[in-house]
Amino acid sequence: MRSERYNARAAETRWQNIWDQREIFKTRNDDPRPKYYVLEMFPYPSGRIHMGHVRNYTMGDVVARYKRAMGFSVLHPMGWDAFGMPAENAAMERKVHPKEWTYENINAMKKQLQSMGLSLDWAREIATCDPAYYKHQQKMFLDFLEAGLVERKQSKVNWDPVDQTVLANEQVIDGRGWRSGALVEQRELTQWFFKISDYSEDLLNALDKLDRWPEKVRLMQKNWIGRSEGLLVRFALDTKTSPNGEDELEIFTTRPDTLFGAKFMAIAPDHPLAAAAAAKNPELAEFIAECKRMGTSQALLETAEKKGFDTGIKAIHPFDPAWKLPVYVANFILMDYGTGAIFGCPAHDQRDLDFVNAYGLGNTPVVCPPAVDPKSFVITDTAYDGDGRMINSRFLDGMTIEQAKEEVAKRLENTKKGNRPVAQREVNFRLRDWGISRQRYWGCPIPIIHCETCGVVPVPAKDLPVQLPDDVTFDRPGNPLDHHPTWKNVACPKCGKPARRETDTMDTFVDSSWYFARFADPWLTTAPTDRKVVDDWLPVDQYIGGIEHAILHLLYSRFFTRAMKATGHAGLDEPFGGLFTQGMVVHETYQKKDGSWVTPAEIRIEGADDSRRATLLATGEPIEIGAIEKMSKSKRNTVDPDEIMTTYGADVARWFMLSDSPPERDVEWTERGVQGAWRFTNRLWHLIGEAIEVAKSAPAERPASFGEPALLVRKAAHGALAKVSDAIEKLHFNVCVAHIYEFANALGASLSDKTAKGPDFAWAMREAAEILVQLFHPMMPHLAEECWAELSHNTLVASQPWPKVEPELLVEQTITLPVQINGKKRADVTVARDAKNEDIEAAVLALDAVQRALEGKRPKKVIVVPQRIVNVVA
RNA sequence: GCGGGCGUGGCGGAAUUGGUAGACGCGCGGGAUUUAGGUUCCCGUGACGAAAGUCGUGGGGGUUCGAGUCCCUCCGCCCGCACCA
Repeated sequence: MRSERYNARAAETRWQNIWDQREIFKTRNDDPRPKYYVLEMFPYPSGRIHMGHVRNYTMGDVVARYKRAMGFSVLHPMGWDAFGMPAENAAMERKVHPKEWTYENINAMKKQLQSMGLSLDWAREIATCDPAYYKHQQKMFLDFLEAGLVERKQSKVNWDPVDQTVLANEQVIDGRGWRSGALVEQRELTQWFFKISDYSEDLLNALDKLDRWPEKVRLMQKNWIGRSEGLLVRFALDTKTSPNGEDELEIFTTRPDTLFGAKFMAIAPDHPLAAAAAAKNPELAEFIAECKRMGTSQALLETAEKKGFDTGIKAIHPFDPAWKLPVYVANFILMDYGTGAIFGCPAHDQRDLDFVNAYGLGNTPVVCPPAVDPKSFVITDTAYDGDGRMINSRFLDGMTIEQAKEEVAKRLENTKKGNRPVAQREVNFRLRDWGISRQRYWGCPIPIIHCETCGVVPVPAKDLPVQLPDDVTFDRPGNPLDHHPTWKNVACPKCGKPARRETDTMDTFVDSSWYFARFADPWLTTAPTDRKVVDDWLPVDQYIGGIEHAILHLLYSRFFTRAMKATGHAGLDEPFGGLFTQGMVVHETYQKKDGSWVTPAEIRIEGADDSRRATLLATGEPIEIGAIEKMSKSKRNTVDPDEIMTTYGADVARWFMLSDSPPERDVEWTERGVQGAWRFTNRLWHLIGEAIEVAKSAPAERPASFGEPALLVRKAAHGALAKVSDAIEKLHFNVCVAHIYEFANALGASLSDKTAKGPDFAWAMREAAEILVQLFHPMMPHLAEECWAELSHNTLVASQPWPKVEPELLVEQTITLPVQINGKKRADVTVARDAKNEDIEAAVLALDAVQRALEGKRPKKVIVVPQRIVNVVA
């Protein structure tokens, strides 16, 4: 038995170097074995990895190492989502060039990832800020443009007047820019859009086929795409009342059945009819201006009252020429959904009800709930949106909602105005086109040239990449590309006259929408992808990352893959076959009396449970132990992966990240938990050492038969093998860890049992030790190599095939069945595995406990579930 | 408001999908080794009870020989979306 401790630090770098030298994680595109593509969401190079990365990449690595052992050709690459704002912020704050800052961060983080011992094919590393990458992105942009999947149009954006840039909705906080704090304005800008809405229906329908995605993510996407079926209805306008003699107003409704409950019409403040009316009415113009000022902040939107302004225009009810409805401009109508206009039926829509209650327009219920008397059915503050029968609706009375919808649609479709029907069926989606223009430097340039004569001209493919200039300054707000003295000046590719480059760059979500495809052949210089290679590797079999990307990144990638298919860059629709969303790493928070936060490293904790007390190491002052929250810089409750790996080793960090909590849930990082993991690595180290001592006397040949102690060891080993394999397949890493503990405990018990054992036991012990090492290898690869070498193998455990279960070892010859009396367990009975039910029943009835319970009476019933349980009903 | 998820010992969590509830880890208690231990090893640890036993998976009800698991209902947490007509 060895007395020394396992020296993780030395061993880990040693094995990492060996893996590296022997290139065992290099993946070949001509490998004939079945493929498996496992991918973790690539990191933004912020400077240092955090515990969330450790968790994410450990899970991916377990899958990669396991699948490799299972005989798959595994693609497990890593790259950098390297464009984005933080690099520009660093440039402004610290006068360092975004490129330099980014590449320094990449180098630092790469070192950290390498010290984790991840089985990555680093030869395929890509960075999205590399012209060798974004060149192809520009090519695809042009191909999409040609295929009609890109569009340039005006759109409302959040504009920060101080930073002079467009902000994403997420970057607007309480109506102010998140950096500048300036009041954000709504501006109309001409921007580039990817026409993701062309795929709304398909993106929605295909969700059903993604059966290896979490239900939650599919639902989130479904809601985001937001399909609704309804009717487009053209209301005639009383031309005497409309500003320029406009004679119709088109609205979208999903409730045509409630048409007879209509009380008003409402249009969006930026509806053309509103603009026309405002031109003749200054008060209305002022109201519209007020609405637009409100438009930016989420918080304001939530609390905003329903406000409207009567334009004086009258609309005519489609079923009654004498019925006139007032047309309001209302602040709650969105221009970019439906037609930007509605008819309001207050009795059955809460918003409309709030509106009429504010403006005294009244309401008429037209759907009566079941078992309610229509005469006494009154709506006051709460709209009724449930089921029922039509009332107060002339020819619809008595119909169900569905029948009424159908009847209204049919009648209006048959009524022509001009040569078009008054109404037509329409499907609407919430999903908007994806605006990708960003007024920023550190992104992929949009390969377009603006020429006064020729208009918008694509950059010819031979001129790609349009490369970012290095000599830029960040000393004034706005886009450095705009300020650059020469970069944007270029000759028009068509007419040769002086023209101007597009200075907007692409949203960084574009970069991450196809990187998984580029990993298939990152060396290709002539095209984004090689069709054969990319179609061989895709889809990603197992994608792993945070739930925060449930919508944007994952939806954009699904769109992009379809667009790549449409332009011949790939041959499939769905990029990710299996998706797993892992939980966060959380940690206790610590706070001084003055409310300031302190880091876990700055304090000392004593006591247990309720009596735990924390004090500041530096001063001894008491520290309040606060809530367990997501690790964040602001709460200072982070733990540095480097420190953990230096103190305990990467294997310990990896093991702890997988233990305890199910991977989809949050895991709490605790010092005690890490120490538990660390203890276990040492226990394994000593356990394998002892097993090797015993195994020394093992015969070379497999013994013909095994005695009881040897058989027990073999059953434990093969049982663990079956359970651990199953748990990895299901990504239940915490269960997997538990089974390995259990197996190790069993081996330990068997080794400390000092009764005399023969060579068959030594042989079984060698087998068990090997299986144990292989089982924990995906989680703790360095320790596994160390132990594998000690088992006097000259091979690497990382290259070993997964051990095979001997199924007969899992089948017991005699089994112990629990015996229940009236559903409560009262005894056990041991019978032969293939015992007949009558024999089992007889054996059970003979048991003392059963006899006692029956008190001499005969049982009402005896239920024997073979291999499972026996229940006696007394 | 709409949609979804969850509720099991002191804590994180297992439970072959209706069949021995509490695997495994942490913590705690006891013992051994140790000059010493925030070391290592062994034993114990759902509650009540001296024991036999009784109770026990958020509360209540139901289906079943049998329910953590299925159904109804109530309560409590968490997450996502939110003026989408």
